[in-house]
Amino acid sequence: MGQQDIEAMLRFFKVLANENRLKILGVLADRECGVEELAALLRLKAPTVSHHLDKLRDLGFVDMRTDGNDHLYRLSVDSLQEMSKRVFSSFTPESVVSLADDVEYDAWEAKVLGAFVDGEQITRVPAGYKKRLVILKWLVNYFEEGRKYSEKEVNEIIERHHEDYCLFRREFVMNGLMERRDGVYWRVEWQLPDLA
Amino acid sequence: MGQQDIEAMLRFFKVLANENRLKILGVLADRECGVEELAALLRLKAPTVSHHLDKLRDLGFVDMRTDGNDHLYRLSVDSLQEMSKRVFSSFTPESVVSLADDVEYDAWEAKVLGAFVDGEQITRVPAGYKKRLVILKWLVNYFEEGRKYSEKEVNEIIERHHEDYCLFRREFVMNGLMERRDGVYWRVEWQLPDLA
DNA sequence: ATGCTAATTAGATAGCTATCGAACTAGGAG
DNA sequence: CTCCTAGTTCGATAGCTATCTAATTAGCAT
Repeated sequence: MGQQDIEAMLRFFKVLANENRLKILGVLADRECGVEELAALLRLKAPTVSHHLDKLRDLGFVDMRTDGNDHLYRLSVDSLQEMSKRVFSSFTPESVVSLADDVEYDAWEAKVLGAFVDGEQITRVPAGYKKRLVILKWLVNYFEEGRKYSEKEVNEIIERHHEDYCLFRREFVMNGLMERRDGVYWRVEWQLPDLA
Repeated sequence: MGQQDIEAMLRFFKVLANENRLKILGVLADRECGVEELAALLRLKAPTVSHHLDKLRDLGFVDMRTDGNDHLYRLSVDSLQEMSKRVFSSFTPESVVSLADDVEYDAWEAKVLGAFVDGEQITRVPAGYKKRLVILKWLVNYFEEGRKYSEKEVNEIIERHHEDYCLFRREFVMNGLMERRDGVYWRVEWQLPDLA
């Protein structure tokens, strides 16, 4: 899956993303043809057609048999159908996700942190919701999971990273990264909020 | 079908024949994203991503909702599946033929005739089987269907177009364009020989 | 062998497309 | 109202791909 998946899919689409190659498939679906014949039908020169046939043959979409001087090409319906089926069955929601297997999902958060955090210090507070959440998730890591903190302790820890402990304490609770009862705070396992 | 068919298919494949666009689909299948976020994940600049999203949106593969300043994109699974299904179902042998709907199937024969026939005269006899057949099919049209010809008449008609009437008379019979019994010749409805 | 025909390979060019920086637009936030 | 942020649009550039001509290979027929 993943890396290999996307490469195969990419080759598949690239080969089919050309008008003349599609036409060649169309002609060959009807009858076996030589290169010059195809060239005449598509009003191209032989080398061009040869080049296209190369690509089609690489993926196994066409077969070739040699008859005297002629190289007679024909459509390989099986390969075409088999491969298309495989590709298109990868278009279920779950499989599409795997197209992004090799993207580093941290890159975004890293960039945001780089922009708003310097070492241990929060230098600026991002305006946008998504970015602020990144900062909060970074900051909340300075609290142990499962442990209870008094409000004074919370303020103290936050203040090591940004002077406005009130803001962040409030944001923690509002965004569901911490809970509070009777003046006691604790970390909460965060999960994506439902955006309805 | 045909002309319209191939254009739709082409647009479909062209949009999907790009690594970064596939990755975008992959990411969006997992979560809603803004442009800058995608840019960071794919290590591209925002304008590039915007450009890709344009193309994906043209085909309806992604939806956009605007939230404050952010444009949040998400995968449109339905469109993707619906469209793939349509394309995929065009890969039956019969449908593939229609990809060549707008190729002029006469082009090849016209070219061969142009190369070996000058006006009414056959100037040269092509060596290859396929080309010779084109000439024969052209020549046989000088004989009426359903009528019987004596060998002398056959020779006479052929000779108006090429001196070697023996050759062509023989070829006619060998290739099944004419039949002969008791010294009488007649045209036969020609059909593609079975190449086993 | 020699020449002819069809196909492929190599090399060059033109056209398209992905990418980027810069300028522009539009929505909040102070 | 002004600034700031996120997105889009514009213009330029670099890289890829389709196409062609010329040169090469392979098979057939003379």
